[in-house]
Amino acid sequence: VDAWLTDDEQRVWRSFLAVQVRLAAELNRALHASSGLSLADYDVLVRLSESPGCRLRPSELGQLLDWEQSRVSHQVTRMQRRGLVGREECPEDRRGAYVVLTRAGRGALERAAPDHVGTVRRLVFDGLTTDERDALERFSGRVLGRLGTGGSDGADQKAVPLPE
Amino acid sequence: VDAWLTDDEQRVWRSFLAVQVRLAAELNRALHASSGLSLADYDVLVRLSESPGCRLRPSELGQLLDWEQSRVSHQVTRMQRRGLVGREECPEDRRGAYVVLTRAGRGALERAAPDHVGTVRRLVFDGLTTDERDALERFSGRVLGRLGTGGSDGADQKAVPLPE
DNA sequence: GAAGATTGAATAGTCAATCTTT
DNA sequence: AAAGATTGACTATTCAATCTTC
Repeated sequence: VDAWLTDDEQRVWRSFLAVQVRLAAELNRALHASSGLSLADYDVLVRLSESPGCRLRPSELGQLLDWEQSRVSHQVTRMQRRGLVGREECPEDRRGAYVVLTRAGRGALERAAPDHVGTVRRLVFDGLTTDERDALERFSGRVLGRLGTGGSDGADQKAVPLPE
Repeated sequence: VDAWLTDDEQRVWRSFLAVQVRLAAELNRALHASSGLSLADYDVLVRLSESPGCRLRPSELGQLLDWEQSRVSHQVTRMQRRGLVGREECPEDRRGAYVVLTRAGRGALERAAPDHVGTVRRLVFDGLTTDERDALERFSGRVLGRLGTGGSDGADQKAVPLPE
């Protein structure tokens, strides 16, 4: 078997890796500078804001974000300390809990979102043709398909009524 | 201004984010299971193995991997403890240092590489048409271009003479 | 005993000093 | 004082228990 990637494949693979690393770093940097939120904070707030009653079970949150349970739990604890989310008991299943978006959390999201979306636009979508966008979606779909189970759900964006 | 992404853009963006998260998780999981190396370990070993004399200054390594200096330093310390790399003094510039690949480090890389490359093939390149591959490269190039400075260099793969 | 969730210890990564040489 | 590098403290993430309810 050929153990290596072809030169073409390798070139593509390395640029893809570079995009991941740098884009994530820049999005994080920009978001944190303008709002004090990390990308992880932002994603949690978005998911909560999209959910009925602005509340989710930790396990649901974990599935949506592709995070382990303990990561969710630690993250929620830290955000709770800052007043961005709260915990409530679950009436039906007394093992369970709810993570709920607080007023402050919603406020933080609403303040952070426009800038963050702007950054994504500027770095990714502006100057991307429709074809290129479609190609990217096809690529993502293919790889996700091969990654087994889950819904093709991701994490980010369009959360909340919002300014304008 | 429109603060939000269009529905199309949002769909694409979320799949792209999902791919990043899941692909990285799966590559890490598979690599670690088969070799005991993390993706970070692997990338460092690859870069060293590609360098003349199998040695790099920490700052060069940082540039190649898009890592901060302190991250490089901590990572090297941990890998040094495991015998995968060593440190040497730099004759020219006595502020500086070299990180060098050890025999054990090369061995670990050679053992890890075939499986890892196989995973990348299986998850990403198999079943990707040439057009799709080109599209991915164009996309990466565009975004990297907008991310400012650096060479379009990434991180990974094809390191070392290797088995076969 | 399995599911939902949390906790604590260990590993990784970031940020702000620090130290040495230039 | 700036460049190369390291260190220590702090934050984030993972991994292996643990605890409660089903």
